[in-house]
Amino acid sequence: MEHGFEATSLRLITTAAGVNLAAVNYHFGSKEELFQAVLTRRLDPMNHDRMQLLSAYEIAAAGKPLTCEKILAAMFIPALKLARDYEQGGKNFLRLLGRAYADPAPFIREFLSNQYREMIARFRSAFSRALPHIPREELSWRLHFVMGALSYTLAGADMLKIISQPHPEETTNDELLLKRLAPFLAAGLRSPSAPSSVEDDGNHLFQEA
Amino acid sequence: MEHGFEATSLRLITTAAGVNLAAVNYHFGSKEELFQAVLTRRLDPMNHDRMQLLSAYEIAAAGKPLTCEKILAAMFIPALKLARDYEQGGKNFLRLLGRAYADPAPFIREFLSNQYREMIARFRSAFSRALPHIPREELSWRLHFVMGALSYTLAGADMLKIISQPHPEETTNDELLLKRLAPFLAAGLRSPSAPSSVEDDGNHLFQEA
DNA sequence: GATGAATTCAAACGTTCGTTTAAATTGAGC
DNA sequence: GCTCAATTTAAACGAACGTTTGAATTCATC
Repeated sequence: MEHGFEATSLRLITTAAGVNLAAVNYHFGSKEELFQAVLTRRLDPMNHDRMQLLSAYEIAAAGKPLTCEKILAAMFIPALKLARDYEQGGKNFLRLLGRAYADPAPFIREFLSNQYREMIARFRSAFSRALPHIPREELSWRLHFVMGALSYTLAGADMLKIISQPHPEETTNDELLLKRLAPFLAAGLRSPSAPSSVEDDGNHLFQEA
Repeated sequence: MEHGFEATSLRLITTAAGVNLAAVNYHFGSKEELFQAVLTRRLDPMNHDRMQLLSAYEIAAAGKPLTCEKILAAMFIPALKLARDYEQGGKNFLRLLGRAYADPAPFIREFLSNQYREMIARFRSAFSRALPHIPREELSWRLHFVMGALSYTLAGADMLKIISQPHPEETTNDELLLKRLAPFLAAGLRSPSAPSSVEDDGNHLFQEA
């Protein structure tokens, strides 16, 4: 999380863990495989929880489409649960994950793509039922924005130092953070999908550029 | 952009540039100072353009508060202009910038914080006038979300491969991307700020967790 | 064309990297 | 308690890193 994958040495890791340097290659094979194991251990259960929670909501809704807030809750709650798991450094893991999202190393991207494929498909169809008037393609974009905002927000608590005047005590309160993010995203998801329609106050975005 | 700051070697850079390895230390002093120079060269003019465009909009509005879309346009258009500047690898720069946002290296964070401070302050007050009913603190969060979504979106074109079924030709069309992002964010910015009020359909976010 | 500063260059500096090797140690099954 | 596989260990491997050095080269100025 602090240095990124390529700049984090196995010697740093193994001495911090109190084990021998060669243990990594013996047990995991290589640095890359160790990294994948680190991600899988927490990401796999989290995404599993997300899908399970979404299914529970859908069953409780008895066929009616879920609200965007409910679907977002199914995404956020397992992430929050993980962030609260202090015994296993949960918040640090989410930051690590956020950095991995931005890492263009092919083995990382392919790994994440495989890890997320099933979950994304489930949530896409849930949003599709919740927002039947939004075209498929537009919805893909908005799902992209949601995932980006979520991972960015969870990953970059330090970003607040750039954006904001100081918020003394709140910085580490992830629950409050997500309580503010979810309505923000829900409003964006529900916004009318009409890039071609008439304007109301004369601002064609980007048309003067 | 491909490997991150720490994992990109000066030998890679200097051979690609066709110059001697020692040129970096001679002209820039160190690898860190070279990186800051790379960012400053484009980030400084871009943020200057943003503030200038915002001022132009405010003057044209003759005292009336701007719409969120207009303010977002002042943020996005200079970024788009840079992305279109192919002669200087504009889109690659935005991705590099997006990665820098997620990099926790202190010298990078401090540098970005200084580079953005003035611009963020200007846009915060513009949004504050556009959304007088949103509390200051809530607005800080939403501004954080906006910056995160923007940098994430501009940085992570590859992320689409994770989120979406393939979008054959559209992936590189940044203008279309921002045309979809701006309404999404504007809707989120305008959404009512009432985490304490009564609910309409029974979903208290996160309350069952 | 000589002079002196600015720049470029090849080479080497010491350090750290991921991985491998082979010996030492551990631990379960007979 | 011996055996043999599993694991741990210290040491070394070759390669790559950012930086420094001092000589070669370039370039403007006289």
